[in-house]
Amino acid sequence: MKKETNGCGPTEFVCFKLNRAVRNIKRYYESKLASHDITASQFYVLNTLWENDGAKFKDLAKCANIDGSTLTGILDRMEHSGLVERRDDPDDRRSLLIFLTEKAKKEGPELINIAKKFDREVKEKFSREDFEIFLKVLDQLSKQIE
Amino acid sequence: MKKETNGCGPTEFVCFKLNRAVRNIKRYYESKLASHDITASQFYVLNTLWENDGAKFKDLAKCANIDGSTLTGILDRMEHSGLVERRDDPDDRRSLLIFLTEKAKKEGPELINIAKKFDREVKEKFSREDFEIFLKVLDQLSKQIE
DNA sequence: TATAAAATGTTTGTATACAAATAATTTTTA
DNA sequence: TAAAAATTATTTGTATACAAACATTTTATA
Repeated sequence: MKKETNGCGPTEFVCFKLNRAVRNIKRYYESKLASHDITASQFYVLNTLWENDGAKFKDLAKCANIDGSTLTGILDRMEHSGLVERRDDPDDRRSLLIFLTEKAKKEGPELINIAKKFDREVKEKFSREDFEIFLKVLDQLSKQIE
Repeated sequence: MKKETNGCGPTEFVCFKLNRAVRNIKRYYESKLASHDITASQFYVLNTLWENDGAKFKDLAKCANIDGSTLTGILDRMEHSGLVERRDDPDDRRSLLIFLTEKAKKEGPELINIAKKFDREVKEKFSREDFEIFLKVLDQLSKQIE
């Protein structure tokens, strides 16, 4: 592990810095979730459904911030591994409702613990003020680009 | 465009926030580079080579923060579109040296302008203090995980 | 120096990302 | 209300990401 982060490379560009950070963190994140055989994206889907089981496909995609065409594949794999179930929406025949399985409901608390523990580890490395500013800028970047 | 960023979803997790921000920015970034038929990753490779033409494959991967097996594919496509060239390393028969083509050298200044212009746009949205803290945290996150 | 170990880049297989095209359905509108 | 437009999820095609296995070559070591 331990990717080098020397001064070389396009470090002056924000997009590069962001990309580098997110990949490092995601890699670590997924190493922790690997024992439960789920990916980070699958965790986001589960997390969204724990808050709102039976959500519409469209809303799930929006909340989990996953493209529709990407979500189709993720749900295929999650359905295959017995975590979720697609059901027809009785109100709209174009729409799908996504439900958690019992297995997914049971695994929830532990998975959330893993994620929260990691978050605490990350936050501990910084002052509360710095980290709050960091999160504020991050949220702005998610909203304000075009 | 304009992905919604509501309060729904796993917004409490740092990894999710980071992932959301980087994908929004990257999407915007690539829309600007699209007219030049290159991707963000390809831009990082070019940028690294503008600083150090003829770099070793291994060093290029490290500086551009791209996995070796991923870089192989990226270089395949860049070689196919006439941007770079692989040459044997005279000092080590396992190693490769990567060179820019004339075309890639010529396009450099304009591509860098596009990226720098976007960076300025992003920075303008924040106070200098906040953005410096943001970048500081980002760098730490790239270094300190594991 | 012969052999084990390490380094280098590629290949393979799986999992996102996302644009564009598509099929089915619903909503608008003329 | 019939035709046009919009919505929903999927499919297709291309481009990362990355772990694991691999072939080749170099370095270390016994």
